[in-house]
Amino acid sequence: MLNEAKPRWTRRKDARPQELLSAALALFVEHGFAATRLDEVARRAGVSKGTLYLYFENKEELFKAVIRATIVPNIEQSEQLMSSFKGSTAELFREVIGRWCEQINTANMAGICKLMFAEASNFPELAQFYHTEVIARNEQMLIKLLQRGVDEGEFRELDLTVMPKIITAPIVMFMLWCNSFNACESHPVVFADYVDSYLSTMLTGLMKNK
Amino acid sequence: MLNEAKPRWTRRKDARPQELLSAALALFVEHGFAATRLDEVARRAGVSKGTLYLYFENKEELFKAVIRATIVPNIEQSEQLMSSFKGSTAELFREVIGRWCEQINTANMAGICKLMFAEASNFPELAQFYHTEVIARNEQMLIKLLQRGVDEGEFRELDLTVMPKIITAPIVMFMLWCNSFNACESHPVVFADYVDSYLSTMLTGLMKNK
Amino acid sequence: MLNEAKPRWTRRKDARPQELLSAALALFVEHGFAATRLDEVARRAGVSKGTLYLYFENKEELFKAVIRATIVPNIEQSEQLMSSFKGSTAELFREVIGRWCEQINTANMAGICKLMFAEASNFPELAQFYHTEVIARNEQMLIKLLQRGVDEGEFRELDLTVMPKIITAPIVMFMLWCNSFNACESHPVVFADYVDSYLSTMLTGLMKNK
Amino acid sequence: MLNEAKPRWTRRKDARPQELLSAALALFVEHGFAATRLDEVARRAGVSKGTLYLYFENKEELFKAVIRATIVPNIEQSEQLMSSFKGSTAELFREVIGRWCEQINTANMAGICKLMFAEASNFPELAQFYHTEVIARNEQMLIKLLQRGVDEGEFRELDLTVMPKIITAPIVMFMLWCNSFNACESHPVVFADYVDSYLSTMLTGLMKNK
DNA sequence: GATGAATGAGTATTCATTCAT
DNA sequence: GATGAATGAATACTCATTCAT
Repeated sequence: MLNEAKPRWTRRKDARPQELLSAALALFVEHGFAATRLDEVARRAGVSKGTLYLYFENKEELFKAVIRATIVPNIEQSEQLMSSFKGSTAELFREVIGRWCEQINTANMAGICKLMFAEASNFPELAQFYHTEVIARNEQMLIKLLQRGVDEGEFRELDLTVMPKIITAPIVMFMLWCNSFNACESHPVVFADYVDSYLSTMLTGLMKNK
Repeated sequence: MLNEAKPRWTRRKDARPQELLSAALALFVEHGFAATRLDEVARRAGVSKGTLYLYFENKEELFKAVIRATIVPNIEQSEQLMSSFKGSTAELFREVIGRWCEQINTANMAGICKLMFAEASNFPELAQFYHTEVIARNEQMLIKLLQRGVDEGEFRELDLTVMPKIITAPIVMFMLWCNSFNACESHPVVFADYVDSYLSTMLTGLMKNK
Repeated sequence: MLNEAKPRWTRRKDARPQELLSAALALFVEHGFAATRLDEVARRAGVSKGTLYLYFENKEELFKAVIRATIVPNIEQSEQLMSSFKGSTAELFREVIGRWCEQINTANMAGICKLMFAEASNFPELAQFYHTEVIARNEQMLIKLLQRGVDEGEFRELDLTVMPKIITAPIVMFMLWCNSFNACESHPVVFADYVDSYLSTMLTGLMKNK
Repeated sequence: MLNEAKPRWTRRKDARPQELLSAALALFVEHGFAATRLDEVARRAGVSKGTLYLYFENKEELFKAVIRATIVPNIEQSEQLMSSFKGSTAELFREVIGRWCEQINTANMAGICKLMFAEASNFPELAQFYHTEVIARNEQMLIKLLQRGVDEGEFRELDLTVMPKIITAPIVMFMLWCNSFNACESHPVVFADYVDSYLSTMLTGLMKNK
């Protein structure tokens, strides 16, 4: 029919913010904050530049929104697991790490993580937000987990002020790795093998020698 | 004679490049590549903007020069240590890590490291350079070290394709930490405690259970 | 009957244009043409931005409509006064000026006046319109008035090509003053005193010395 | 010769600011603050857009600089005349106005004046500056002048709180006129005639009736 | 070598205008 | 009629880079 020509734009009020956030996330992760052009964010989301400003006050607010929208939903899962788990602490540890690894693929956790480390010094306010909402909560959870292992005689005595960071490091590093040097490797790391070795080494290091 | 008075600027022209690199390093670390203004680099080095271009073709070349100049001097030390060390592998491991930690403070290793992770995707060529010259060489050395431990019956059987990354992660993470979230903590980590716990946990995890 | 309930909006559609013009007038006077945002005009009139375009083709047409709508009603009054007045010309002069002063408060004459002077060079077509419909007519009337004074021996010989402007100036200046520098004065002018001094000085200047 | 080709730019550090101010003045007067594009200011001054920002922080600062540079030099002249004049106050009055009229042509006083009235409400800070530096000083001077006339029995009793504005109005109006409606007139006003009638009417209005 | 004035392409942001609902 | 989401041209401002001195 004659009037099949596609309209110049269509009303998408509800879907728009999410589409914009996805586009922005991808580009922020790829290029960093400063090098990401709003032009391109808009183009990737299939809208005009002006439309961005209907939903986000400016580039910085867009950045914050991206971080918030992507992080927050993924925090509580681990906390719930912690409080309900029956079984040995070693098994719980394997379970927590396992869940976490899943999020790397599904939620672009790796991308956000890299982004936050790269831009933290430029956005102190946002760094604080991330630290409070993600890092600190995560460490609290790990402290409880380790304490449980110690209390039940499974783990050695541990310095709980530093152990959460030490334990977490290999996983976080892997996330950063994905967005930085993985492409440089002739034989990229097999994640499953990496996690296996990590778990066995780390648990051996934590557990009481019998 | 009259003109014995010292010239208005004796500026050893040999020192210039190094002063520029130092200023640039500090600013790149603080703000990232894109957000660092050459104006400010020049000002901090006490020269005019134009002078920068006498020494570096453009901003990107300056960035590369910064990375190269800061990295290269710090690699070979560990390699030499490896080949000459007499003693148990555990002791060697402690020694290697100890040396490494010193460099964090002296050579702004932490800053470069953060910079490389943040900008690797924007500078693939440089990421490759860093990977070859630093990461890969370092991993080679760690592989030798671990192999030595395994061969002498000190360490368990290990997957040498992934263990270097796992072992290194807590130290690298600490370097990144310094430039990103450390300021967010009410009680910043005590590095010495961190390294102690790291070494004991990691070595316990590596060593054969007797 | 069921549908007797009053409709959600009875909004006399005839009132709309006037509401829009009022809102626009206020904002144009306050910010000038360029700095007035249609968004704000719409908001102040309590309608959506799109609605503006149902009534006015574009910003420029809106501006023109504002000027026309506000000016036209206020011109003829003085003309009628002129042709019917019995009494001395000095009294007539006082009467004309008095009426004019009333309009300053009632019809935002001051606002329009400032607006016209500020934007005349950007809207030559409109300046022409204003000149023909307001300024020239007003001067014609003043010429008749002055001529009457001269003819009856009340006023001195006068150069009627320039006197209307000279006579009008203090009143027009006052109107501009209200929208520009009045706020800067520690003791704002008392209008009544201003008009008194103006009338006595000006009439003394016009009248034949006996 | 071969290298006669004109350079891409030449160093003009000293002349530049004045050239930029001239270009900006002309355009601000013609189009008002908001409608003046910095692109065009730069083009008219024969420089690039960026050069503007070497000399003025932003558009607003440029505007302020234009006003200051043009006004300030023209204020003191009248003040000096006042304090040194020997002769009747009527003659002094004619002299002051005469000097003022000269500035209209030489210094684009008319342009600035229109500009200030048009933008005063958008730039309260600047309006205050203009009020203090120009308007108030001018009124002070006129108050002294009128007082002198009264004291010496030349002028009638006058309300000195309003007379300066009334006296000034026709001259200021003329300045505004030049930039707004003069082009609309079929027979533009002859300034000399205008001033003659103004002086004789106003002086007659001021002087004591004998 | 060293300078810093000048450049101009590039980018975030605004806002008058359109049009599907 | 009325809406407000979407548009995109326009513009202030930045900053890497050049080059006459």
